[in-house]
Amino acid sequence: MADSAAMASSFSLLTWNVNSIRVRLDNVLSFLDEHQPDVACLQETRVEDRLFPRVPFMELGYKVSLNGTKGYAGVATLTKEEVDEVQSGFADPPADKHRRILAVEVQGVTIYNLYAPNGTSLESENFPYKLDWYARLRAELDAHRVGQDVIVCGDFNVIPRPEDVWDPAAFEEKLHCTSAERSALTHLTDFGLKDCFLRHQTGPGFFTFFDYQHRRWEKKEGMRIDHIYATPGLYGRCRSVVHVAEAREDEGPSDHLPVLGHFD
DNA sequence: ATGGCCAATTTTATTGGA
Repeated sequence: MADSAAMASSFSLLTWNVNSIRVRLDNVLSFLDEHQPDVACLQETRVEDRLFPRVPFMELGYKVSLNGTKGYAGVATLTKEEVDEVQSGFADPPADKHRRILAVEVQGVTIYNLYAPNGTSLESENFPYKLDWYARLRAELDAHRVGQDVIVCGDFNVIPRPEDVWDPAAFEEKLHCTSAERSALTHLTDFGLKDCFLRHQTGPGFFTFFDYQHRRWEKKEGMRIDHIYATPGLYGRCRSVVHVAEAREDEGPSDHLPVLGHFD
């Protein structure tokens, strides 16, 4: 990505729920140093912007864009190239009550970094908030992003298909798998976004999240909730999406795997 | 008892994650 047309040539993009950037700093830095993604979208940074450890990322050659707050949620987007436009939160009022969205434009591509609401439980007030959050995001794309090259990536907190969780029967109509959540995700992606992972692998057993509890990693009992979606032109250029399992073997890992996409 | 979580803040409990 050396010239102004760089995004027209190959690039790589990472999305990773790091579960605290301060605790995970060494893990993330070593990953970036090894893989050198052109764009890195991090979620659950869990720190206010003024305390974000910018310097070590700048030393690796990244521009740092932030939308974080104290204690929970928060997203950060690191780019090798200069960012032309930054949008924190939804484009239009009212502002989101959490820090879950950061959109940047790099080399003519609009990249949404998302940390979708979990929903907490089907009975929680956070559940309709989650559904509404998805609807607002679709409305925003309709209002502001028609005709653009768009990547929407991050922690979606929705399991798209039954085979994207280790025990489909047990998760039927449970949180992350309800018809309402899947409809919300489908409505969002019906904007014209395709799941880049499914371009390469449609079988069962590929997961991005493994709970710290119940030895889920050791038992390979996970769920696929971290995604890279792209508009058709970019989707057609996607040559691989990999869930980088090695990251879970490092000391003090996140409960999410890094998801690394390469585009020609 | 054949299984045990993790991180941040409100910190020696509580909250939220998924």
